[in-house]
Amino acid sequence: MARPKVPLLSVERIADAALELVDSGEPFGVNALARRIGVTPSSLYNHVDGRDGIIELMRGRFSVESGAQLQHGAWHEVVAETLRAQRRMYARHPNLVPLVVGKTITDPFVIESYDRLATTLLEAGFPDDEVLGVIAIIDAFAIGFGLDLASPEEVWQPQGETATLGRLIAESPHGDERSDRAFELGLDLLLDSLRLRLARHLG
Amino acid sequence: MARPKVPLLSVERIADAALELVDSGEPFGVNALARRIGVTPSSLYNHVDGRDGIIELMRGRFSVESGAQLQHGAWHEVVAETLRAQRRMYARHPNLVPLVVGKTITDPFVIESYDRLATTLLEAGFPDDEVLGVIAIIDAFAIGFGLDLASPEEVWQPQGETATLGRLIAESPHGDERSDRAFELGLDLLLDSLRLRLARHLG
DNA sequence: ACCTGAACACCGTTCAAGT
DNA sequence: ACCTGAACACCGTTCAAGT
Repeated sequence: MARPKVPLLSVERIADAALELVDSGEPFGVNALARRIGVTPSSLYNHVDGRDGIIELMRGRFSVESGAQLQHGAWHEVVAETLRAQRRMYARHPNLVPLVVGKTITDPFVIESYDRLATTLLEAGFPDDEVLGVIAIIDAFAIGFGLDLASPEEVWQPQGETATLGRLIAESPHGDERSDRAFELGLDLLLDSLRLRLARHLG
Repeated sequence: MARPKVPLLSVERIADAALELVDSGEPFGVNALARRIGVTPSSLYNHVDGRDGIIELMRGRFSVESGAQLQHGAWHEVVAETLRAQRRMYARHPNLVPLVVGKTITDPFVIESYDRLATTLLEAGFPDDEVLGVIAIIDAFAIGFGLDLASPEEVWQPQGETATLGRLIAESPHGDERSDRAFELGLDLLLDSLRLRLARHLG
């Protein structure tokens, strides 16, 4: 077949299929992806920078999917909206989370959203040498709760007797509801503490 | 050679070598591990349950390593010490973090430390239906910052122009120092917000 | 420019054969 | 019981060849 008159592949098409594959729960891989599209693995390399490139593509895609983030507004609204947007996309594609953690972020959309966040925090009055730290915290928070979504139903499985944990687990909501509640509580706490810190800086 | 009079391998020996391999920074794998020990990959299967089995082995090993945590003291000291202990073990074996993340925790040592935390928080005055949420937050925090340690030197790599991010990255400390500072800042923020919340509950 | 197919150096796992 | 070596079905990536 060699080169078809109309291309079989595009970055777009590859990203779509990759997300489909990830969401299907099957293990992600270049070969599996090619099989799913109905093409040879090597074909993909005409459009995309290998396995890592495809993962970055998905990261970017699902950032875009997460929708337009708040452009302006009070800093705490921007923080909350950024975190909720990330939360939404992690919830939509939980199996993607383990793939993207711990890889360098190069996707322009993601970079841009962090850039916007940095600018907002600076303008709100956080000192230069603290903004990056705050962003790292926000990132850790988002990733931690993202993995929480990707985790098995029961995160803690006490085998023997426990003083407190077993009872609380039995009494508390499970699965998504547990995770959602913890997220909202965590967001509250984070915003509280940031407000407190800012007040100290400004006062 | 076939069967030697004295066995070349043992679960112990395999676990040690596996951690060595992980800590060396080379990608973890059964074949690489066998090479490092100086044995055939298939030999390992006489002692250990494949790749996943070896990973579980390491998890158990490095939980024990994390050692005794604070048994009593003010609740905020217990929280801080729990987080710092986790931080230490993540710091000691950062490359292990992505391997074990998102798997159900059954290790008795880890369960016990969370149980102690739950009891402490309850006694401090946090309401029943919030303790598990707080623990989930602490967990997300620990995992998020653990992954931060395992991350590549440059987490964000802006390609083009940025309004703020590029400048801040250039000005800020890098690598472990950046990560440590962010962790300590995050810990401050977390404790602040928990104190605030507790005061509201008690007041 | 864009796809195929062969090739390469890897995986993880199984299993018969040897002692 | 415990190790080897061959074998299998996979990886991810490169590259010449074809249109």
